[in-house]
Amino acid sequence: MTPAGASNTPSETAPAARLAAQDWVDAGLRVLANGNVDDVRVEVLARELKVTKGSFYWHFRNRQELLERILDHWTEWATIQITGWVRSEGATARERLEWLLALPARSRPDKRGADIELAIRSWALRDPLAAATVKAVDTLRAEFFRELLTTLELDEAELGRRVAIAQAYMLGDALLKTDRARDVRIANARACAALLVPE
Amino acid sequence: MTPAGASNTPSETAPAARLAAQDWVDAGLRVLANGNVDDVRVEVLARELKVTKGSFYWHFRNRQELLERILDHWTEWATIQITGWVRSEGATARERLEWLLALPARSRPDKRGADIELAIRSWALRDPLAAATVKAVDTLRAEFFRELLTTLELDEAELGRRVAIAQAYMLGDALLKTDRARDVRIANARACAALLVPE
DNA sequence: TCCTGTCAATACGGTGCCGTATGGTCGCCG
DNA sequence: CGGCGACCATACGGCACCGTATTGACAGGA
Repeated sequence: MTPAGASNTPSETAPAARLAAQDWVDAGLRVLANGNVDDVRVEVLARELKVTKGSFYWHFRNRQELLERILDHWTEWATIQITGWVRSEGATARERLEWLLALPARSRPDKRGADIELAIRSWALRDPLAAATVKAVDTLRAEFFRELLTTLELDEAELGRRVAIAQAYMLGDALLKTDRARDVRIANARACAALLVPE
Repeated sequence: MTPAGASNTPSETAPAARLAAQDWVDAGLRVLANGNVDDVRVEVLARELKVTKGSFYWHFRNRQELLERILDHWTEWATIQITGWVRSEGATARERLEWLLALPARSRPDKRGADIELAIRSWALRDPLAAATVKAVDTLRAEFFRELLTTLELDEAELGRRVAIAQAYMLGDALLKTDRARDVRIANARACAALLVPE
């Protein structure tokens, strides 16, 4: 995934003798996770990476190019990996749905997946490219839910409704800010899966 | 709701001879709805309101004070109004839940309720005050869902789960970017309500 | 060893915004 | 009609950032 010659992994905030473009993307995602797209500024990232922006403008044409790379990277993370992952599990539809709906609750807090997702969705309010990215991701995820639920024998309309409910639940649970404990949220996901695929 | 002496309503982007503090709050919410909190800058709002920032700094101590007023205003909008509203309806729990879950789908597109909600949640990634506001709103909404579902005879754990599912569904549906038609989304809400309060 | 390509530091002009200071205009009330 | 208070305009200093230009450091191959 990293570009050419990435035998080293500079590991976060280390001095990191030499940087690759991916290091700037990662730093951008870190900043994005506790703020918004306006916080990912090249001089800020440069300070965080302990270099100056002279480095940045060697790796990227301008700030916009970094932002586009960030969107690309997130698209990959938000779709391909997850779908391939769960699809490979050999389990019932109910079990796979439970697992999927509980993903936000299970994810390590330091991964910041929900925060990045939130920041990018907010970004999409302004930027057409971000909006297209979010829309593509949502559409792909819906197709995946549909594939997962299609093993049940449901008419088309009912299938569409359950897909929508599952997807909305997953997104809403990821973004909610109540302080439900981790295992409570996992139990909620199980309950939601039970409602959606009964018996 | 508007402060003293609000006999006139300058109505959006009109020249608006004289402004009240609330006009700045409204302008801030408009800008917030197609961007993020970093877009609500006093000189930008001043241009939009066709005045200079000399006006702003008469109504507010600084930008931070405006932001706090925006959060207050949104809190009121996002909780008190809705709860009082639906609570006054005389209908079954199922009907009231249907109505509530369909609110995001029904809302006028020009109201931008979902966009503002998204922008504020993103804002909460950085600002502790915004985070506290969102958390308070989510907690209040959860209590309201609980009150609504408490007419059913469920044990405490199951009640909590259905509250969480309803709330997550509602938030997720509001924020999703698939292009489901309006009436499809309403039907989805009905289906979700049917799953949550059966019979 | 020198040379070339890769990556980074430094310095600069330009822009947009914050907050302050100070003055201007208008309505209203005595 | 004079003055006071509410509301707004203008002008300024300061800061943070973008993007460019130029130079510097350092490695590996010829």
